[in-house]
Amino acid sequence: MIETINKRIDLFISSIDGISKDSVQIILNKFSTSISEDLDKGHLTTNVCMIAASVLKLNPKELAKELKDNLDDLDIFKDVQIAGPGFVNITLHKKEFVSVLNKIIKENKSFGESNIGAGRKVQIEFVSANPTGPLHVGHGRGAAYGDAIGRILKATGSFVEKEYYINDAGRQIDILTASVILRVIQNKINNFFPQKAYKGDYIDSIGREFISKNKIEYGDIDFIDKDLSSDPEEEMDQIILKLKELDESIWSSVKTFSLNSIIESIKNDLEDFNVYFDNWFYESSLGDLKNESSEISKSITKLTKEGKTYKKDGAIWLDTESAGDDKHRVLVREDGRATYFASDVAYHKNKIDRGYDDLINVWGADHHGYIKRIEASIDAIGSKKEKLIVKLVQFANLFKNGKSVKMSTRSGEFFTLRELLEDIGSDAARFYYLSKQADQHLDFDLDLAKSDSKENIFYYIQYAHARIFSLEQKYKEMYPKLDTNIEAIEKDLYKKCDSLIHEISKYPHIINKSARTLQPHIIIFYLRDLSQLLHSYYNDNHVLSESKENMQSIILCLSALRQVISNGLGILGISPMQKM
RNA sequence: GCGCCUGUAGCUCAGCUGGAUAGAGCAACUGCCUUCUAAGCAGUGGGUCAGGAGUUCGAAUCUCUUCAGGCGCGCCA
Repeated sequence: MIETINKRIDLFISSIDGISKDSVQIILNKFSTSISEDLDKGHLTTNVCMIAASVLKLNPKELAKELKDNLDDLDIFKDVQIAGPGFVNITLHKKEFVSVLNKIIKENKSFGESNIGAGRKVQIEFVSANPTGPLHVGHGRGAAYGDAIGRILKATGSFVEKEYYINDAGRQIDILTASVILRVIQNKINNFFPQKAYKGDYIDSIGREFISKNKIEYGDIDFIDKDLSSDPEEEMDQIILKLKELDESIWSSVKTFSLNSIIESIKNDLEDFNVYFDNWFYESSLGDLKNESSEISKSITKLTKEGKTYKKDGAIWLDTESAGDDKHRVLVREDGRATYFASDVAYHKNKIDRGYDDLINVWGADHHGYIKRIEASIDAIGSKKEKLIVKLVQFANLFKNGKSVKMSTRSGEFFTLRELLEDIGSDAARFYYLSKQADQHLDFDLDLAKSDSKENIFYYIQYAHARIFSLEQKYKEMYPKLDTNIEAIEKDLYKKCDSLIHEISKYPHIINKSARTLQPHIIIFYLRDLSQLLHSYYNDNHVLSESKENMQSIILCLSALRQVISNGLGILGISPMQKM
């Protein structure tokens, strides 16, 4: 219907006396015809006259009058009104207005899906937490967000691949390995344990699990805690070196075991959080510089051949400043080892070679300073930095019993995602993570998420769904044949559902907007408004004592509403409740 | 110092490609359970949209600036 109107508006604008082609284009690009906020503004509304007026320096109300006359001729609308500064509000014939209900019955679970992203191949990389410990509640937000936009983009026609990048190649994996070994042999070296080693309980469990199947037996190990630097970071590096030299094979089997164990537990946590990845990309698969045919070597060679790199102070640099970074960045260190940045350049080259149209990276907000250099590297390898869309996710502040829960990975005291899931469940957790724009600070109140009050929007929406579900069951008992039909509403005999139908009809637009802006939270706010209307309706109208004809229409309408809530929650990875 | 994010009702937040009286929940105060789930509904009060300037017919929304808060600025990962 909106398209019909827009075609008409298109003709109308083009036919304005003396209008230039450019002006027509500007106006047509800027105006919008949408479903009205409320029914007192008609079913549909367009701002085209105000847009046109500002471009053409005309009076918006005069223009609106002309458009109204023009649309009145059509006779496909019940009413056309001019309102406010120049809005044109359109009221549809009842049959047209109500047709969305039939559409929902027909499309069911897929109502709200579209093809606005058709033909686009999108990759979303998210979570990508270092495999050195369990996921904590900070990672949870990125997980919920990345997964939700994946579902939303898929529902709007894009081809989506979700990927987790595993940093399994850096120093932190050495620290992890050393930490596990030291825990096991701690009692033989005077209970020595370095300050910079990982201290969480999971280190002990990995160690115990390892020695239950393998052995860690060394010869003389007295020297391990001797002659160490007083600098904690240097001390850690010295210990890593000693352990590696002591027994290469123990080192590498503990390393593999620890890594696998942690990755496995991360996968489990994510699955229980209803987050699934299509690919798990290992940083180590990019190879290293010693191997000339590794991806990391090839990407640096390519940049060098094309004159994008230069040597200075013994290191190889990339000019990232020209792309807006505040300084140049090192790819290969003085000692010949690649930097983390070099891996990332190779990784992004790999992604681009895989042929995606859009690369969405979901990063913690603390990485924002990293965006420019990655963009610069994408340009440097001959692609376009516009392909990269970085979505920053701000920290979530967790509150329990009114107090902020502090997190610190090093000390091993942090609120894990696992604990959160056990506390409030996956659905409520996802819901609250997604309830605010990702790039803004989130105060996550655990007590609220479990509370029974209206303040708990999660239950408020679920309650609306459950109420309708229960009504449907009762209606089935009364009329086992379940003959719903739309007649009473179509014939305008029962008007009380109109505001519900109007709100329901906005759903597909909400999904599209959410996909365009990559903002899942607008779905949540929409569902809250929709639930509010339902609760209000429910209180004012006793459905099951209506006439049969009305009841048939009402149940049809409420079922449609329930379907929309179900679809809306579903697209966020949340299951609707049938009972509460 | 530079960069990014934020500042809207007492609290937690929507609204931001400029548009119709600035919204919601909580908290405060009033009402509504012999009827389909009261985890609900209806109502009242509460705002210099951080301050200032500018652009515009029109600014919470765009620009500049000041103030306040958060985060980031390694040949770490």
